[in-house]
Amino acid sequence: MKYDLNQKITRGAQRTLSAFTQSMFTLLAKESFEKIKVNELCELSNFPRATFYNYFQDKYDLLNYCWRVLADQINVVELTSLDHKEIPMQFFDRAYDLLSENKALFDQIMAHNEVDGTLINSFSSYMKTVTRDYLTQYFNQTASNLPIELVVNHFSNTILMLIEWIFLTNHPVTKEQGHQYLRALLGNL
Amino acid sequence: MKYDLNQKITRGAQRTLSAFTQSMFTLLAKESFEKIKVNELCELSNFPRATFYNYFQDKYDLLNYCWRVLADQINVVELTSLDHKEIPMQFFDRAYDLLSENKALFDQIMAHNEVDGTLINSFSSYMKTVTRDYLTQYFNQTASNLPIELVVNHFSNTILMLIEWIFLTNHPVTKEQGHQYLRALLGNL
DNA sequence: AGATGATATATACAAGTGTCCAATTTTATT
DNA sequence: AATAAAATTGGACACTTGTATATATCATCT
Repeated sequence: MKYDLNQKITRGAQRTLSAFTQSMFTLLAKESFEKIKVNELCELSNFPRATFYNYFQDKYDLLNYCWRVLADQINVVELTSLDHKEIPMQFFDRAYDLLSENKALFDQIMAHNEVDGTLINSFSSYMKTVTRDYLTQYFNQTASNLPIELVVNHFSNTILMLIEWIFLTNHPVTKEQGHQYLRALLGNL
Repeated sequence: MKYDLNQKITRGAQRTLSAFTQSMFTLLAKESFEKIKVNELCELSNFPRATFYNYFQDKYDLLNYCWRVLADQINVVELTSLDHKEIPMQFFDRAYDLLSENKALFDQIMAHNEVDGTLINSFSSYMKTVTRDYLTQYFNQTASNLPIELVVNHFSNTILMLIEWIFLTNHPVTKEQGHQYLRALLGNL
């Protein structure tokens, strides 16, 4: 990301960021990520190439920003103190809702992109970071004698594996059924 | 992969495949994957660009083939009937040995490539496929009422997460300690 | 309204990518 | 050793990428 998101974002900058983000999602619904050219994104957004490169290193950079925009919805509610055991479930619920709300978009994306391609890898990678950061806040100590990092990784992986199984490989499952699966997979940790 | 690996591989083809594979590993130990150019690979291998493109779509394709060459060592021994519970441990052991034997290589690679970069994603992705294929052979049924696919994914993810934690982020752990961790993480499934 | 700093734009450029093709060399087989 | 199939080669090509720079336009503040 060439543009500094921490500074005050001007109206023009916001317009540009939104335009490119929107264009990326539009194109992803129509063709594979590999085939998308920076020129296409610029034409659809009505901005010259130079502007694109003012904001992003390359299309991967923009893609990452897209996930960020999407996933930002997930952190709206701050959690008050909760039973430790319920934290993963809470996060699963939020991810479930997020993907549900954007189900149409993801369905279209999956129609043009391989499950193990660059695009989904990028999504998984971003979500993994978000999930780990979130869980790390609440897992200061663990009952078992396992390194905390391992436990956090394991919980993140499991939650996301289930989410991706449900929404990206089209295995419709209710939220309650998801809870059952998650509980069974995570066992007594 | 443009070249058909199922046909009889001629001496010349084998020489070419090996040369490019070797060059890729050599360069990965020296610089990041992103910086490696097809021209570099060709110069080091003493083959013209046209030959490279006779075999591979692009450098990502070659990278994938490299993982294949590396991981092929893992499947040497055929398993006889074993206790179901021991299958994941067996696979962990093989992966552990494979990474141990190539520890020097991976250490060098990690010195120039990010843990969450394209390179490691590609490695993870390939290993995940191999692991899933392997486990699927032996997990025809599961004790719990979970979909088999979920269980296989979960086991693969956990084994690989641990392997990567040990070898790619440099947390030295003995094989026996690894077994303990794995047993704790997988619980009673 | 005018000054200032941020953003947008046009254009040019070097470098890398991936494809194609026709000629040549190597290899496997008889 | 002759033959046919397979692999290598060099060169040309269109296209995409990412950078750089100078100028123009916009937004915000006093």
